[in-house]
Amino acid sequence: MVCLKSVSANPFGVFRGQCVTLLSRAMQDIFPSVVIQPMSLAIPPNPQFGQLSSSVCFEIAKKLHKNPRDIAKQIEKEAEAAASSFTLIEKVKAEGQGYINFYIDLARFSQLTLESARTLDTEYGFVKTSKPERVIVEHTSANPIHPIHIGHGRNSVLGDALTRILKAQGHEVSAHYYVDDVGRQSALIAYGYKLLGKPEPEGKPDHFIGAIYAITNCLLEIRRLKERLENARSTPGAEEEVRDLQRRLDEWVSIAAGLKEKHPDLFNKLLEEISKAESPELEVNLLLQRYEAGEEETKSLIREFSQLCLEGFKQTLARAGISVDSWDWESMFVWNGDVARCLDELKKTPFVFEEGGVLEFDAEMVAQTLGLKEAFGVKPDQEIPSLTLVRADGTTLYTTRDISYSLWKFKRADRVINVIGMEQKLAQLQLKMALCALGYVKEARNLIHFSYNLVRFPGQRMSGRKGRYVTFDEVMDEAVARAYEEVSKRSPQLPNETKHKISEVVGIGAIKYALVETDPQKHVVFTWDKVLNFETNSAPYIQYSHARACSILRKAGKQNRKVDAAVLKEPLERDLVLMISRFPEAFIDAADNLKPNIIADYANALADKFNTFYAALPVLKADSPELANARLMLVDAVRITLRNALILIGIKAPQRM
RNA sequence: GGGCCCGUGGCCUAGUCAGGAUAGGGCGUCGGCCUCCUAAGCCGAUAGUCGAGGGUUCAAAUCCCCCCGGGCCCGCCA
Repeated sequence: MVCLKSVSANPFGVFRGQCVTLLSRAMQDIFPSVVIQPMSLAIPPNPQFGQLSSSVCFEIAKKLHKNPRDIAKQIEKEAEAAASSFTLIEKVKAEGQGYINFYIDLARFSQLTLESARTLDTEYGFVKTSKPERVIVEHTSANPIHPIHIGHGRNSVLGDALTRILKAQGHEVSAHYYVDDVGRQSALIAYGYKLLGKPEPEGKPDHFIGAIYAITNCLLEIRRLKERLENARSTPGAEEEVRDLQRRLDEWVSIAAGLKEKHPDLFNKLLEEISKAESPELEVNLLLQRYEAGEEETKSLIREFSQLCLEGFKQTLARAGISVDSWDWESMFVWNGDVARCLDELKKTPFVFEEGGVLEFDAEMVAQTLGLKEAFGVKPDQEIPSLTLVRADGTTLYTTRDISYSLWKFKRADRVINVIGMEQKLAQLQLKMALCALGYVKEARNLIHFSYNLVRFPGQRMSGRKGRYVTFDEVMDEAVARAYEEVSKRSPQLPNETKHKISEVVGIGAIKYALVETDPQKHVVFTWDKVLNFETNSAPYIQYSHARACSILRKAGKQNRKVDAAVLKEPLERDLVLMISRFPEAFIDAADNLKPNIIADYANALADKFNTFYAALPVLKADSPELANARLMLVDAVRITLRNALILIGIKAPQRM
């Protein structure tokens, strides 16, 4: 007799376990010679087929050359006799073409599920791992050169959800932001910032820095294109090139017009200064070299505006409810010698060579020599391009510095998850090969590139360089404003301060949900419609369901602790109980496979079931006090589960809306 | 040219890794439901050759092959 505990971290898992045990025993008794692994059970398409089912008979039938229905019947007979010793199994049936269907003992199961949710409360669903690890999730890491746009937002939201989910699973997780201050882009903005005489920011600092960046970049781009165009024009037979350059120049000129209109003062000042400049490109390169070399004046220059920009980011992220535990400056790894040491180590390997004054890393050779291709998902005959480690002028490249950074992260973590766009897939692979070359094969295998697709506008991609993006800030402003309208319309009686609080939670929830609900591998086309969705399949819908549950509970007052869940017999109640009971399995799936969208999906499905229940069955005015009590406990379990699911994807659950 | 990702009703999307019963949702459109716990809701209707073709299998949206369409990467950018 399996003992019936009153609380389980994973109620549906208990039922599943009982079914697996029962089925395995039955099979062993009847077909001791047949070995079938693994014994997986599926949720049938319709509750009329029970709550779990096995298609194992089809496999046995094949091996024994028998009819699957006959085998199912045999197993049914054997299992039916043993079922009574499993507390949560009501009956076992052979059905269809040869399925074994398991029917749950709803009365006991409801009791177990609702009791578990109520008792575990804020921990319900968060099934702990047996192997806690130290995990670093690197996310956002937007360059401190322009505001965080909605494309980065997807990164932040996914990274934050992963952080929350893995923490809930019992890992020691830390969210890291890699501040890329060493690249050419930072040098570029340093150039513009200096020309302007290090101005005090007007407005939000990251927006201000972003304007300087966009204008400087644009003006230099135009200047460069004009020079090339002149060259091409004087070259015979380059008509094609001339046309291409002219087209690109036209595009940048129109971008310039837009920037001039938006930031006339900054634009004109920069235009004036850059027109006077002898060789801006050279100056930018010089700034980059000086910064890498740790030259004091350049250091303070770049750190100054980077810091300003980060202040803006911190405001944005704080408003979005996304936290960062560590801000890791890329320059630190250059200045403290880590990058140089790392390069020295790499040079000692046979995988580094010099070509035309630059240092190259032969990732292909590493993969071949150490036999790594299969383990890292590379086809045997696919050649991995080599990676440039050091420029001719002695400065390093992004991926080079990332090698040092990765080693630094692995001193602090067992597993590192990099939330980085999928366009960097090759660079991440080269990085892993470099780690392997240095002897860190285990680390390379524990380095996970959590890739995601871009957020794009209909027809075009966002571009920081061209200043073509919608900022995370403006999306939040818009969503919150929209939410405020809704709240005012629906709950005019609430105090204004409360309305604002609710709008903030709802508007920002809507955005985060829209970014987390889609499979990361698919691109998201940004439309206000999608982000401002307040109907079914949105955060507001789930939040609303939660608020409705809270409302019932509030009106009910103090709950009775002694509840008999056996009185919940309606199909809608059964569906709800089952849905609640499956939250822990959904959680495990999401955590083990790093799929936050499973949680979003789950929450929406539970809200759906709850709203159906809400419309169909009265709680406070149920037919009997016993039934009312049981339904209240059910509603409470819904509330707990919805709230916990939302927390995992970083969305707050308001009690009123 | 090579590699990776995506392709599911008019639009968006789950399911694909671990193949199973009638492919779930949402938006839209059309029609209903507030003297009753919040109508950001509920109920019903509408709409699908799961990109195409082949193969494996008792069984394919799911696995294999080939092709088509879209995106990304193959930089002394990040």
